[in-house]
Amino acid sequence: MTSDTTIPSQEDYLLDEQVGYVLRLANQRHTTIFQSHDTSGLTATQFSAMLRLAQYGECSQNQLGRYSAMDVATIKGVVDRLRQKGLVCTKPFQNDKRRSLISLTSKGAAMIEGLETAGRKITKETLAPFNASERQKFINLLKKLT
Amino acid sequence: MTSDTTIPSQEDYLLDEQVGYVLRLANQRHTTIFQSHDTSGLTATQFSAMLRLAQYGECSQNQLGRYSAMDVATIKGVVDRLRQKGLVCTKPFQNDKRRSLISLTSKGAAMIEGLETAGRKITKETLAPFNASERQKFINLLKKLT
DNA sequence: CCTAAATCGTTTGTATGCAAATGTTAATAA
DNA sequence: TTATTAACATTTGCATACAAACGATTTAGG
Repeated sequence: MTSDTTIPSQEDYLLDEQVGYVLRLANQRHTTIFQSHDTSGLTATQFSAMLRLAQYGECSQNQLGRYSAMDVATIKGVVDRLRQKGLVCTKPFQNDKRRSLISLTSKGAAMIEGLETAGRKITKETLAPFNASERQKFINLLKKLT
Repeated sequence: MTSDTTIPSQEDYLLDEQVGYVLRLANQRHTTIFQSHDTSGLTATQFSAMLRLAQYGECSQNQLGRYSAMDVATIKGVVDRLRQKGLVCTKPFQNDKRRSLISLTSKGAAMIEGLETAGRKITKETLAPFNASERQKFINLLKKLT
């Protein structure tokens, strides 16, 4: 015989080498770092929605979800909680009875600059294991994956 | 005066450049790919727990959580659902009344090889935007981040 | 004009994910 | 040996995250 009856797999399957698993770990680490900074009581998801509102201005709820990469059900919960905190408000849209326009309140708008400052620190701390070259390489690869 | 009164930030803060945001997007993409493959009705989280059980053999619930990088509350839910599916079982641990031992059922054990095959495809498809060199570089950077 | 398709917001159901608190049991230190 | 500490499993509460279905409204095609 020229070969064994049991053919071994080309390589062991190691969970720790799988991109999905390691992505999950990286996310966990980032979440921990995020929560250790002062982001005015916002979660990372709420943070994203706030910054998108600041970036794009008032828009519909579903549009904000698309800007922020959130499902319609997810963005609804996020907007509800931001409204409870008094950071965003909603007004009906004249030309379309289906939708309403969401925008930052003055309280929410006043918060943006501080959020950006915190965000810079969070990104910096998250990428701390890298040197400058690795940092840029990593972000570029990550964006290529999206 | 040698400088303006308003000092512009060194750089704009762009959400799309922040590691946390892009990590979230990468995770979303991986989840979508995962769910498009046949993993016998398992979620990615359940998949991880199953493979860890196969790798380490029977262990306590909290230990399995540590192996799989899951909180005690999270691993409880995962184990509960795997038990409902008949893929794992629990037996009391003689020497310690606090813990019970979790192990794969024969049905669960029979599933492992297929899960690994699916897992290989999922990782390959997730990393498809990369060439071979980028692939390895990315995984290494990602692991360095953890 | 009118029907079919698309969009908007909402709701329900399932599954993470983590903080915090609880009760039980085991190990350790005084 | 007793008191403290630690580990285990469970539970509650909150916040994503997404699929699927729903009614209302708008748009587009015939």
